[in-house]
Amino acid sequence: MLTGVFAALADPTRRAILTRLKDGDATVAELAAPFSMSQPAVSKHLKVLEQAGLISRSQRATARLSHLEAEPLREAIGWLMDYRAYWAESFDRLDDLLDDLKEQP
Amino acid sequence: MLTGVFAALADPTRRAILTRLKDGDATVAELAAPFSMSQPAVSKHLKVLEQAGLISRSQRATARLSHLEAEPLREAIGWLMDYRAYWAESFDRLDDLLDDLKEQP
DNA sequence: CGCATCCTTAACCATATGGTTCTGAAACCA
DNA sequence: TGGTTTCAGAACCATATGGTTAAGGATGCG
Repeated sequence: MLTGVFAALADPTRRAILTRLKDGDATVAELAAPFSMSQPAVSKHLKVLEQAGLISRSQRATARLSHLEAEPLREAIGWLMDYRAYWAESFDRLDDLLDDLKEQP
Repeated sequence: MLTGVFAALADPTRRAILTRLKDGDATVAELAAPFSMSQPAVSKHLKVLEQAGLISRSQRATARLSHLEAEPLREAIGWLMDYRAYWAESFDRLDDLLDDLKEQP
C-alpha cells in the first residue's frame, strides 16, 4: 500500500489536487480547472488517488465530490520517520521541528 | 525534486535498498543479493536513487559503495506534515507520536 | 602482461503511465 | 419529453519503467 501511496504522490498534478482538497471537497470540474488538461485526464488522476486511499468520493448527484483522506499520508510519514536518525539536521533542530508541530495544530 | 523522491520511493526494491543502507554502506553485489533479480537491474535502481539524491556513491576502487543520504526524506516529510491536520488520528495521539519521536533518538 | 572481479552501458522487450478524443450514462431543468 | 450538465469509459498513442542478456571498461593480482 505504501507503493500505491508513493506512486500517487509522485505526480505533481495529483499532489496539487490533494493540496486543493485541503480547502474542502470539490467537483471534478473544479479540480480540473487549474490544469491545461482534459477532464478525462483529471478523472484518471482521481481514480489513482482513490485507489491509493487518498481520496473518497461522494455519490454522484449531477456532481461528484472528492474528499481528502489523509490517513495513508500518516502511514507514509511513519515509514519516513524511521530515517530521521540519518538526516543531516541536528537533533536539536529536529526537536524544534517537533515542538513546532505540537504548537500549531 | 519531490517528484523524483516520491517516484523513487514508489518501488519496493528501492525502499528495501534504502532500508538496507541504514545498516551501513554496501556494494552493488551486497545490495543485489537479497533480490531474485539481475545485478544490472539493481544498478538501475541505484541510479534512480542517486538521481533522487537518496544515495551517494563513493569512487570505485574495485568495489563501489552506496551511502544513504536521508535529507530528501526530510523534505518529503515536510510536504506530508502539511496534511497532519487532516489525519483521522486525534491530536492527543499525535502528541504521543511526537513525544515518542523525541524520546527515542 | 594476462586475467579475474565488480560494475556499467547498450540493446532489447513487455507492460505501465499519462495524455488525447470520442462516446455515452445519469441526473437535473424546462 | 427532450436537452444540458457532469462525469466516466473505451480506444488509442507516445513515452517511461522495470526487467532481461550480452558486451565492455576499470581496477587489482599473480
